[in-house]
Amino acid sequence: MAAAAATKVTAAAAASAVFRSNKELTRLARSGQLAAARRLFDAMPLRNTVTYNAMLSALARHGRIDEARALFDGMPGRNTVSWNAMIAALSDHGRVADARSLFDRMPVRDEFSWTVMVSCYARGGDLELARDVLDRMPGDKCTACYNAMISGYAKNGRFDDAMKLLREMPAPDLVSWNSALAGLTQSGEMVRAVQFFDEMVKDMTSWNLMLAGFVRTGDLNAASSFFAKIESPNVISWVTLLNGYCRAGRIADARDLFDRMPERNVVAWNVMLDGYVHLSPIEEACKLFDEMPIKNSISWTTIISGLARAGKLQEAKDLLDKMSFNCVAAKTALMHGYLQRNMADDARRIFDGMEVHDTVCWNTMISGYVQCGILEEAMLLFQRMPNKDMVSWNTMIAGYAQDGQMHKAIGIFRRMNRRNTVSWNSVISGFVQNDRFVDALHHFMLMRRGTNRADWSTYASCLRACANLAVLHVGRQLHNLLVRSGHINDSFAGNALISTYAKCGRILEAKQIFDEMVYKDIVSWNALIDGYASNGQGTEAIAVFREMEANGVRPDEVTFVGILSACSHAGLIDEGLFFFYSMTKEYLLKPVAEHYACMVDLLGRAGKLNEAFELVQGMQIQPNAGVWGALLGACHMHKNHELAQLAAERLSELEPRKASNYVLLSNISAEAGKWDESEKARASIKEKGVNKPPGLAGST
DNA sequence: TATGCGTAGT
Repeated sequence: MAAAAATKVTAAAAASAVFRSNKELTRLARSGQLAAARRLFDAMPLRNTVTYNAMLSALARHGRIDEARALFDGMPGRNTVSWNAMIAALSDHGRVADARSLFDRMPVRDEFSWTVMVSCYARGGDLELARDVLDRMPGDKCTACYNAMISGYAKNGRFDDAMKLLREMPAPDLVSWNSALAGLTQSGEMVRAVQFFDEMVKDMTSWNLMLAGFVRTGDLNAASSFFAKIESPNVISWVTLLNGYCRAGRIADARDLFDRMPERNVVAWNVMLDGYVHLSPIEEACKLFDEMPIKNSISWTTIISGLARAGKLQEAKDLLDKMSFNCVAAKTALMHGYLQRNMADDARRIFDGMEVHDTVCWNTMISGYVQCGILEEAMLLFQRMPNKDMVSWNTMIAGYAQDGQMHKAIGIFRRMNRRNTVSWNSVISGFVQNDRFVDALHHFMLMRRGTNRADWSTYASCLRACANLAVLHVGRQLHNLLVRSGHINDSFAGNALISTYAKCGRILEAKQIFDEMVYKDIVSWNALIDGYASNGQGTEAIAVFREMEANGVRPDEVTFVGILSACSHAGLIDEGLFFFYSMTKEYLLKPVAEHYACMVDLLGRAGKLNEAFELVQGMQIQPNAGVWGALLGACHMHKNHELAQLAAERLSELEPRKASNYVLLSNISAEAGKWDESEKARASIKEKGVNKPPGLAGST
């Protein structure tokens, strides 16, 4: 009897111990302390299903999706919550097919399961499949499930479907109304939002959604007058407007609002701090940081990254050393600062000194090595990285592609189990950057056979390939696809289309695209000017330039490259000299090598070789291959062997691996009767293992 | 004590 009672007591004590540990485990997981959660989990002598479920969602929250899956597969007793949590985790990371496979295999489905699956498809943009799941849900469908579907419709721009379902569902709640509203406000559809807001059942979230909508569209006047109408704004309302002022660069208004806030939580302080970091001298931000009564890891990360961006790396490091708790994000911010300034070794010391690294930290170090051109180290880290995400893979692909090592880029791309749009874009733009235009278009074709959808970046790269190949019919097909995919109003895509039509000699169509564009930016104007320039229509290019000025768009360095090359192509020497003068004196732009190359070309074509050479000698920056190339071309044209030889020598110093430079030098020497030097130039092609020009490297 | 649908900050 006594023994049985004792066992009962021990069992009850054990159960309550598990209960307490589970609670602590959940708390740790929710406050982002994954390492501590894992230590507790490992140390627990007894675990129940709740323990496993808590650990599973902790892993999922930190993106450790594969570890979560391993835990799920190995756990002793799975209940419906375990299945739901695992499906939600897969859904959060875009692994729609895996989520569906589990959903189909799970023994018992509750309303959570159906909601997760609807939300999974809806967030991935697959609204028909989401609706199919909702329709197949047996019995009375829960409100959350309807809400997930409404949110999906609304966020994907299908407002009419969202409204229809909202009217049809039996018991809409505040979340239903707000889901529909959120779709409108987050798409910038503020006219419809205002109308809908008038009619709907509202709570504070609805008011805040509207406020955020005005802020997002940049209409700060509407936002502040709307804010004035909120009866008792909560902290979120205040912070939303505060953030709006900061985003609009209105730091004084932001500070004024901040000072009027009845209560300031840590988010409010962080928004204000971030405003100072981006809009004021860093000392202002530091002052506010010292005043902050409450700080969290985001505050520390914000100030440290601000200091790092301002180049105050020592101050950032000192501050980091003062931190009493471990913050991976703050350390990553400092690492990033070092890497931006090519101080890879300092960054690496921080990295090596950290006991835990999250995915962002690994990716920062890897992409930093890539940016510093240290690809071997990037690759070593990539190989050591335990939980590579899409960013890690894509960084390595883009890194090798930019370095001209397309075979390695493609090798990594082929090893990926799953790819996203960025993976394809990295490969396609890599081919374009390496002048392998046919390969770029071929991969676009392969991409279209799969499930990843092309975005503006894909189209921009492919259009550049078309422009370079001057394949007008492919350009037109891409134009059609752009219209059908809804990306046609992206200024990026429009700009690429202008260049493509212009490079294919269809300047009228380029002009038409330009005229139809809803959002013209500086790049659009530059593309059109450049288009006229490359078609030899200098006068038209100048006319566009004047129109641009009249529209209050301030020309930039790229504009002047276009306008100067227009002048040089059209032989407009006086105009070219005038624009070069205007650029430096009126617009106070510093000429870069490309501008000098245009000017050398301009003067050179007109036979003013000495003036061109004087310009080169007077350059504030090192002349690059383009400048010497332009001079060489002009010398060749006007048969100035001496100057040609000088230019060719400089050129071969700058581009020692480009065969055409040696061929030119050899020919020039031969023409001048200097046979020895001609022979020497030819010999160096073999000696230096000179590559074929990249244009010939790809497919034929 | 673990899982789903709507609002603020890196």
